[in-house]
Amino acid sequence: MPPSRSATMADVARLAGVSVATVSRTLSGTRSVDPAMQRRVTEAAERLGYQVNLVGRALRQTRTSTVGLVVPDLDNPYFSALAQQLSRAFSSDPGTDLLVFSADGSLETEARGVRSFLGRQVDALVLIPVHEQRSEPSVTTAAAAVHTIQLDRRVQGTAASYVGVSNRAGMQLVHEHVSTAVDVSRQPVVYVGATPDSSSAHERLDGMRQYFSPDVPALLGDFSAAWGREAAARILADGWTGATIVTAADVIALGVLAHLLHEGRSVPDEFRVIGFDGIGAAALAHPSLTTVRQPVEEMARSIRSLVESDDEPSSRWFKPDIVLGATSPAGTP
Amino acid sequence: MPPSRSATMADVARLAGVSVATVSRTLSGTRSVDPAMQRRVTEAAERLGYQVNLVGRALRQTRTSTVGLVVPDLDNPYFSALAQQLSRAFSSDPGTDLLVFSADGSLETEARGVRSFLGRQVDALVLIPVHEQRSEPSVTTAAAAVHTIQLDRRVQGTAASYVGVSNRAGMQLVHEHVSTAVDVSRQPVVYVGATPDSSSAHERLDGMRQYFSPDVPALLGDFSAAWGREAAARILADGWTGATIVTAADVIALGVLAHLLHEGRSVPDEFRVIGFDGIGAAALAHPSLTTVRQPVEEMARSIRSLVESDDEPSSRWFKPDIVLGATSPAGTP
DNA sequence: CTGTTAGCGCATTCAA
DNA sequence: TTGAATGCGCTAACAG
Repeated sequence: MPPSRSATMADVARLAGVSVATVSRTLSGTRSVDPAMQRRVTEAAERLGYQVNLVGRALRQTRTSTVGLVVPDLDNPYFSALAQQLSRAFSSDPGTDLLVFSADGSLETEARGVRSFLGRQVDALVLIPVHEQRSEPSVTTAAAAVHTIQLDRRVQGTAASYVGVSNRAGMQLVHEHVSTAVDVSRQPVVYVGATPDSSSAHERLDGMRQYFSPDVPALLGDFSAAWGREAAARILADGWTGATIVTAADVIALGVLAHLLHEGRSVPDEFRVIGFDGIGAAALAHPSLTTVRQPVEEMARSIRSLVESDDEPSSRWFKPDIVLGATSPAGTP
Repeated sequence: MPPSRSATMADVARLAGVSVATVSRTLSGTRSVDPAMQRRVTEAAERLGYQVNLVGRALRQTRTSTVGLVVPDLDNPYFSALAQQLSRAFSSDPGTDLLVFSADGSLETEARGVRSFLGRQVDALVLIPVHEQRSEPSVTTAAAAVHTIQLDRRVQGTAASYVGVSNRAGMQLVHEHVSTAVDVSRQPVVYVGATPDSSSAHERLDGMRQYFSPDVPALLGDFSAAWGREAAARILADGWTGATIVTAADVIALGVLAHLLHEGRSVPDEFRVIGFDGIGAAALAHPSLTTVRQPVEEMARSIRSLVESDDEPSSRWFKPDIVLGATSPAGTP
């Protein structure tokens, strides 16, 4: 069980027979200290099992060497991949910790996460907003207090930076691929997307309409495998016997694929399926999933550099690439 | 850009014409305050956009209303599922935030995460230890300072609580299933596991040996789909034409399955595949994966109740159940 | 019910 | 180089 009270600098100072200032200077290495005293301090700290109290430090300084990340949820493998890459990008710098908070799909919880991180004096906040409009208060609050970077999704017109992929460019890649590899008379294009209440859902839908057709058949739901299954069921119920199903996310695509195969439809002979994001599970599917891959690692590094340089808020769009899988093989139209 | 300095209680008190104590009492609702003053304070706080500084509060109080979670990584969907469920379990209590830190598979990073959370004065720490022995210092340090709960994996002989599933019971379920549903002469059992350097890997291997045979063929790697693929490749290279492949985790099983199907082998006719954990992706595979499901939601709730009651450290093992999928249909031996 | 004050643990002035 | 003293923002004692 926890001891009644853990050692403080004053305890270390007393044991070492020096002042707290010397302890502070020794342990944080901010100023040169006499080697002999240094040793005494280090030993005393060791003996007492002293651990810096970051709360005290944070209150005194302005910086906390902490960056907060608020994600909509951690079930979506794309978000957890972003969280993991971001953790990695920051862990190479021994000075900055990345802390993750899940909004659990709720605007209230998201707001709470933002307040929580702001209250903890994070040096910067990375946010994947839940909603394109309704997350605005959270983003604005955050941006007013600390360097804030929106990731993957964004609320427009805020003083926050943005890092993400060009969703339209992604859909353009899909269009090029489909044009050259699919016989769209036998396998017409259907879009299984997400309701445009996040910028990514919005932009991907817009991209579909721009590059394919303004009235491309579209079923809209959420970013989940369950929705993918349901959408596939509807497509079959409508009597389709062949189609090129372009989706807004790999999780949706995997749901679509699972249902089609479960119903005994063949992919890619009857139906073709195309994902978006490039999560690891896309390559594990059988047939493996054709998808638009986001450069997650580069995006994470970009965020780190944004956090470190405190320039004006800025936006950066990365170019995705397409990964051809077996759900839509190339060169067969 | 962030304002030079954000509003403090003193600012609110000045604007409202009251003392800081009244502001504190009003905003934290700890004591009754005259409604009129209450209004003035609330208004002033509103106008200044005041946000509590949790660092100041944490320094003054002993509690922070924060629980830290250190996971080995967030790429493994089982860990991100635990993180998500735990977030959800705590978010229903408006008073406690769950913060997640990824150790990125490294003992050093894990230690840093623990130090970081301890330094931030978390009320409790939940830890999925990276290594069965080598994480001992981190667990011990944590347990000495704060209520610590090991989750899913554990280091033995520490003063920390533990919440997890009975891995042996899981393997017993697998054994029962295989006994009744598989013709093991045509499809002998092979285990594709993980090197026993985490308690879960260890216990699952022991379970296999106990319920199947002490010398069951076993290939050991890590908890990844890449390892599953490699193991499957080795099994085929060894000339196996049929087997019941029991794995230590769904991610491994998905890798195995992907490779087998890629090589044109049929599942479940030639090979059967069984996972462990019960992650969502298991149901999305085609054929769907038979797996041992952990009651993740209950485990998360159990942790929350452990955190809230500060009893002695205790351990709780949950019973898993088996989910029959199409990679090993029931009733066909 | 309200105000004044002390002090949580630390880094950083200012003197010596 | 070292020590003493100050204050970061907040809440809890204590007086009024």
